[in-house]
Amino acid sequence: MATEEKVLSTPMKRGEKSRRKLLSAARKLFVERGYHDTRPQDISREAGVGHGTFYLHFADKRECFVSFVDEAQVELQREVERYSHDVDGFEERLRAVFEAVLKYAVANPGVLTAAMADPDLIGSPSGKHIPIVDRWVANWKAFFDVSKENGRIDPTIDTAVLACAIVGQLNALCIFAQKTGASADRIIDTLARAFLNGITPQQD
Amino acid sequence: MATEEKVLSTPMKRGEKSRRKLLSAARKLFVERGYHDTRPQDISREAGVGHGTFYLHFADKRECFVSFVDEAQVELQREVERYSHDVDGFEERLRAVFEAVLKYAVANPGVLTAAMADPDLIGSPSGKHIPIVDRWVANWKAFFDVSKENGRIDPTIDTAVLACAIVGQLNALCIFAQKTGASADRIIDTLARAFLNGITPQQD
Amino acid sequence: MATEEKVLSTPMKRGEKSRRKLLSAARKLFVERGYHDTRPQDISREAGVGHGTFYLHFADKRECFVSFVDEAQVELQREVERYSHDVDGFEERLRAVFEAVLKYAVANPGVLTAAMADPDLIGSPSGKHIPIVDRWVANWKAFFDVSKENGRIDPTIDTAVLACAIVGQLNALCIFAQKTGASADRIIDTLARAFLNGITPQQD
Amino acid sequence: MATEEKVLSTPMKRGEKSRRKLLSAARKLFVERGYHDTRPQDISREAGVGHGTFYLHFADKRECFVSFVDEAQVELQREVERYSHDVDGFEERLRAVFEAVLKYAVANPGVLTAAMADPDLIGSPSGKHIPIVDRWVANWKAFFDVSKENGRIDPTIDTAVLACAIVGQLNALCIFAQKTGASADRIIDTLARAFLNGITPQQD
DNA sequence: TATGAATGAGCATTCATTCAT
DNA sequence: CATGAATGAATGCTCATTCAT
Repeated sequence: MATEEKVLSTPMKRGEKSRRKLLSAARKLFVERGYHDTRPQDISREAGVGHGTFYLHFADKRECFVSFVDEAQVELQREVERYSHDVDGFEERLRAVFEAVLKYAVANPGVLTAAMADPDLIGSPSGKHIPIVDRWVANWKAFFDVSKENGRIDPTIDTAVLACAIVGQLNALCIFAQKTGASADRIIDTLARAFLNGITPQQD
Repeated sequence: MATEEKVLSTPMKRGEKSRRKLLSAARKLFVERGYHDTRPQDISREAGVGHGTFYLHFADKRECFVSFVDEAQVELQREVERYSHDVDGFEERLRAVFEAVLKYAVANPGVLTAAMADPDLIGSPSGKHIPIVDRWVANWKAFFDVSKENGRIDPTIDTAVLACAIVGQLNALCIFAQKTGASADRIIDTLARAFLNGITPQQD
Repeated sequence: MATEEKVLSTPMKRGEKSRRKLLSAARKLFVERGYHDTRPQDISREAGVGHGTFYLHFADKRECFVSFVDEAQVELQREVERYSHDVDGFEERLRAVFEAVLKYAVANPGVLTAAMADPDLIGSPSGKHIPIVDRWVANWKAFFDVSKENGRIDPTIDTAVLACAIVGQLNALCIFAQKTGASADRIIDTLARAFLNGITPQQD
Repeated sequence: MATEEKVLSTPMKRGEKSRRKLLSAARKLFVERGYHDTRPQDISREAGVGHGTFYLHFADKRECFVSFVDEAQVELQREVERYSHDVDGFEERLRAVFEAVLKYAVANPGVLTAAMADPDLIGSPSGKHIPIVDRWVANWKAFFDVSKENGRIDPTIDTAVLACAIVGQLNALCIFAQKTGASADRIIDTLARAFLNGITPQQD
């Protein structure tokens, strides 16, 4: 029977396939041309569906962008968990997260940058921005707070500042990695050392 | 006497005054609403001049934005020089620059953020972006290279990565400072310590 | 029945109807007000479609004008062929073409004139002009060349000059016919006689 | 005395010089770029005067164009009179006028064409057009009427049609001469023969 | 008389969104 | 669910004309 067969071969609702194609096309175009130079029509054409179909799956262009961001967010989170899964120790975990983020950035060029670029007003006080950055900052802060309690972090350090700084760093370095083609490992080395021990020469 | 005063204080060409008003209005609106939500007409109205006057001074909207960025760039540079003018020593200079940037960011909320947000495509590989970020990264790298030669920086550190990271940090922290209202001094303390000595507890 | 009739008489794609309405409106307005005094918006309104629909069918205003010219060209060509279809003899053919052109001009007042008026630069050396005139001149020249070989035209006559002159004449007379309301037949009489035998009195 | 000196050296009002420069610039630009692509500002710049000066001499852009047309008209008239001054006989006079017009057209490329191209609506029934064409047609008609009375023209010929046709021919041939670089003499030969004797072979 | 900065209505064109099919 | 023609408010920009200097 047709329905059953469909369910067996592709266990997704009829429309789900269009949605996937649209999201995939959206990711490609948002990354390549940016939010403002990408029209819903472009996305639909790239996805190979009719223009009207776009609005069957997204209330508007912005919601499509948010979906793209969410997808990237989930993917990155998965990577972070994969890299830091069975890693113990503060420094090792830190390094593992750096690795997850940078390798994801290299493997998905432009995605993180595009996802963090608010289409309307980046980092503006208007509060309209997509809270992906805030979420990440919050995650880092929580991690640092725990580490601070465990004595792994200098108690005079302000963890909120630290969390914010590290997100800024990673964001900048993702662009850097992609632009210069520098190996993720090399970046991670410098970043981890500087972050953990500072940039002044080590005297031991 | 009015005429005399005018001549003495601002011997300004007729058109220069409009340009100032336009740039000032542009700064206000680009910061408040972002590039894409600011129409040349809005800028003109805010400046109190006719719509056509805008195009007497800027070839197009983008050139106006670039002028705004240049202005901010010059102002910030001036602050950095003022703060680090007669400061000796690596750590002191570093701290002075942090101070200059963060205090400028607090005094001019949103300006640096808006100036670094490329209207068309942020950090994209398309190369269309306004190179303010690249310039800053280059400046920092030069500074770190010298410091490295002088033995003030761990020789295994990659200065390009470092320069990029610090710009990312400062950018993020400017937003943070403005959003949370955290005192610049508090941020600088954490930032400088982390940067110089790392975030791990100091054992002396 | 309406549906059936539609299918039978005009099995027209959805968009084709708009295009027809737009072209028809464009013809009316280009003729009445000229290219420069006709806005795409006027054409859309006259056609009873939205402003944006115009750009669904024409890349820009100029392409719309070119389409209008092409349409007129095709119509006129059809008339010329109809009139000269089963006409033999040089003089008879010439007269038939005169008749076709002038009657078309009278039946479609202003169309030929508007179509020959290049919107950007009439007859200029810049080469931007719409080559309808060139095409007509070329057609006439070919006709005269054949007639010359057949001994129907004075061999000392330069057919290129002749072709150009006749197009100029016809163009001017189309305007004349329309403006003065002179009967096409009367014009054709004088024109044919002058062209064939010259304007000097016939002595036989 | 200053005034007297001025009068002696340049017997023209102060402003007359600007006017000349403007008209000369206008002619150049109207011919090169056409009416609609020539801004008053372009004319002023080309003339080397301030933009405001334009409106000191012309009420508006259109009046400037009309002045340009008038100037060309006067020049051409002078040429026609020069060529046909002491010429007797109908055919000789006709030929002389052809010569005057075509040689003027070759010597002043584009001027006649630009002058006859009504900026607003060429040959339209709206009546807005500059009446240079009408004037010429009227002149020709008067000439033909006299010639007809003198028995130099076939009495069955409609002189109004003839006058219109000849203006159309000349206009087209001016463009032709300029575009193909054909010698004026060659054109005149064909034109005069066709006009006087018709294009059919002469049997004598 | 001369200037050129200023004006703002007007233009061609775009694009997020809707809706009849 | 899917389509793509249709929409019209909105945009960036131009340009004939004015007017304070």
